[in-house]
Amino acid sequence: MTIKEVCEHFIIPVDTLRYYEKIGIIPSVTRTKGGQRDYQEEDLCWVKMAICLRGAGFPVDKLSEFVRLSKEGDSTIEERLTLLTQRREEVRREKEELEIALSRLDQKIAYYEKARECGKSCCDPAECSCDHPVCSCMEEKQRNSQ
Amino acid sequence: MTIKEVCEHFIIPVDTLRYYEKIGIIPSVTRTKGGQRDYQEEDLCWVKMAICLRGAGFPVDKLSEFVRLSKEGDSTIEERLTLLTQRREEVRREKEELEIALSRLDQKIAYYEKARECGKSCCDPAECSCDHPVCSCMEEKQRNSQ
DNA sequence: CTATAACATAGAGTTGACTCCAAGTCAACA
DNA sequence: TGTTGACTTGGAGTCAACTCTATGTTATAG
Repeated sequence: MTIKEVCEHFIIPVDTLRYYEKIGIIPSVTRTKGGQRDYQEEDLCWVKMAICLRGAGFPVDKLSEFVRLSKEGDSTIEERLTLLTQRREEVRREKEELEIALSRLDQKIAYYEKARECGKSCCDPAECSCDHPVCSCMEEKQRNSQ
Repeated sequence: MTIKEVCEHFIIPVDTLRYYEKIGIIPSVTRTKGGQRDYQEEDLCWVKMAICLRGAGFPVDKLSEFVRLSKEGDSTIEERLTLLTQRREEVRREKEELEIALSRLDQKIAYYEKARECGKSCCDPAECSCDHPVCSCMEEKQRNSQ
C-alpha cells in the first residue's frame, strides 16, 4: 500500500503520516527498492495504533515512548499500562474542566437571554458580567433582586 | 491596585495580564502619573471577565471581539449571545470527544490488565493492539477465542 | 540621596503538532 | 523515451497563547 492509499483510508494528511514516522510514533515503514514507502500489514497496525492513541489525546512524546516500549516486548506491559492510566486520569480531569466551563457558559447565556428580553443588560458587562466564582457582583445583584 | 496585587489575587502571571491588555482582551487600564497600571474596580471587572471566559476556553481573538462588543453597549447583546452559544456548542463537542477518548482508553487498559495477568500480551501490540474502530484484529482475536 | 524592587515597553523565543516548501527521485503509461 | 504524477528528504514556517529578555523608568525604604 502506498502512503497515499493509507492516508485516504485513515483520512489523515500524508505529511502527518511521514511526520509520525520521523518522530518515531510509527516504526520505519517497509520500502520498495526505489525507497518509497510500501505499507505492509504490520506497518498498518502501527499506523492504527498511532491514530487511535493520538485520538485519545496522547501527546506525541508519550506516544513515541509507548511505541518504544511496545517494540521491547511483554516485559514492558506494566509501564505501558502506567502511561495509559495516567492519560486516562488526565482525560477525566479535562472532562471535569469542560463541565465547569459549560456551566459557566450556561449561566452567562442565561444572563444574556434575560438581557435580550429586557432589551438591555440588567448588569452592564462593562462593569461586570462574569459568573466566575471570584466575580460576585452579578450574584449580588441577583440576590438583591430576590 | 498594582498589577502584582491583581495577579496575586487572580493567581495569574503578570506577563499574561499585560498580554491580555496588549491584545485588547482587557481595555486600557487606568495609569498613575508615572505611567504604571493602577487597577480600579472597573478594570478589575474586565480582568475577571477575561479570566472567566478564557477559562471557558474562549480563544483570545473571539474574546477580544466579545470585549469590543461589550464596550459598544446593549445593541450588541444578540451578537455576544451568538459568540457564547457557539462556544457552548464547541465545548459540548469537545466533551463528546473526550468521552470517546475515555472509552478507548478504558478498553485499552482493560486489555493491558488482562495481558498483565497472562504475563504476556494476548495480542502483540507490535502486531496490533488498537481498539480504534478501524482496527478490528483485536476484536477478531477475541471473537475467535470465544 | 541612593539602592533596590517593581514597573514599563517592544520584540524575540517557546511549545506542540503539524504543515508547507524546495529540490530532487521514482513509477506508469503513451 | 519522455512526460506526467506521486514520491522522497531536510528543514523552514505556522498557529495559539503565552513567556521571556533587554533596556529603561518609577516608587519606596533607609
